[in-house]
Amino acid sequence: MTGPDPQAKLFDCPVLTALGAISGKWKTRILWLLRERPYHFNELKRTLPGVSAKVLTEQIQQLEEDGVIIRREDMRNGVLHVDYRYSAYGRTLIPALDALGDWGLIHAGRDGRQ
Amino acid sequence: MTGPDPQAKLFDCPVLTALGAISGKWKTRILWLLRERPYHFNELKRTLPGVSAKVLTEQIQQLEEDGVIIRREDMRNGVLHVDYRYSAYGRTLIPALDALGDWGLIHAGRDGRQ
DNA sequence: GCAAGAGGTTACCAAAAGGTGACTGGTCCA
DNA sequence: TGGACCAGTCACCTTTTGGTAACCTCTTGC
Repeated sequence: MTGPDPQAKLFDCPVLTALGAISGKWKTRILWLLRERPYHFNELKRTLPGVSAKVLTEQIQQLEEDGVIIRREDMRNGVLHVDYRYSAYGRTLIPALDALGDWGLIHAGRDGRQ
Repeated sequence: MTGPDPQAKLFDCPVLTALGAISGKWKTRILWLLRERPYHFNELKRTLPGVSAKVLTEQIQQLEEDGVIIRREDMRNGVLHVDYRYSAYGRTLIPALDALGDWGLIHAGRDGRQ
């Protein structure tokens, strides 16, 4: 994506495609937490106060459908344990999240107009 | 934004701050068009088929409030002409949009899982 | 044998985002 | 003098997103 090419990228706007995968009240926070390590479902729920099981399930499933994160089950002594982690593909999203985050930090700290 | 620091960036998630400024059905397309040159209101409306005057007005005003674009009026022989263009501050958003767009292109073309 | 924690699902409701169609006030052109 | 273009506004409606509370199955620990 170097030079503008309005006709092609106007309706199938690639930025909008990417936004579709990451927009949602909790998705960026989930992706932020998963940078460090995998999380279990209830662990995410506890770590993100205010999120309901319903919405958390939805956002996780959407991230999974987009291939960004992976759901992994393991049966440790009979108990089902699920964890979520980045896929290799999902990690390719991190530079874009960093770029957004850098700008977001500046934007949050701006008061007057520039 | 280099190493994760979950506690600080979880609730004031900078990525979410940035998303707040660019999410909207038409904002990324407006920002795409404005890369090339300033646009008039009705020119944007014509170039983005499907957008209504109401929603276009809203999205433009939000971009303006966030300081990303600038509204400029000029009275050419009595007729009001308005155009919208990036602010210098708004142009600092372009690298992040490029990063998102690059990923979005890959994401749009992916079929199976990776 | 019953609560507590794991990992959810379901029905229902509220708020936000986006769309429709009518209308405004100004100017230019035929 | 009336239609078209400029740049919007307004009331109303639909769709999408997020939230609440109840419920479910399974297993461990008391």
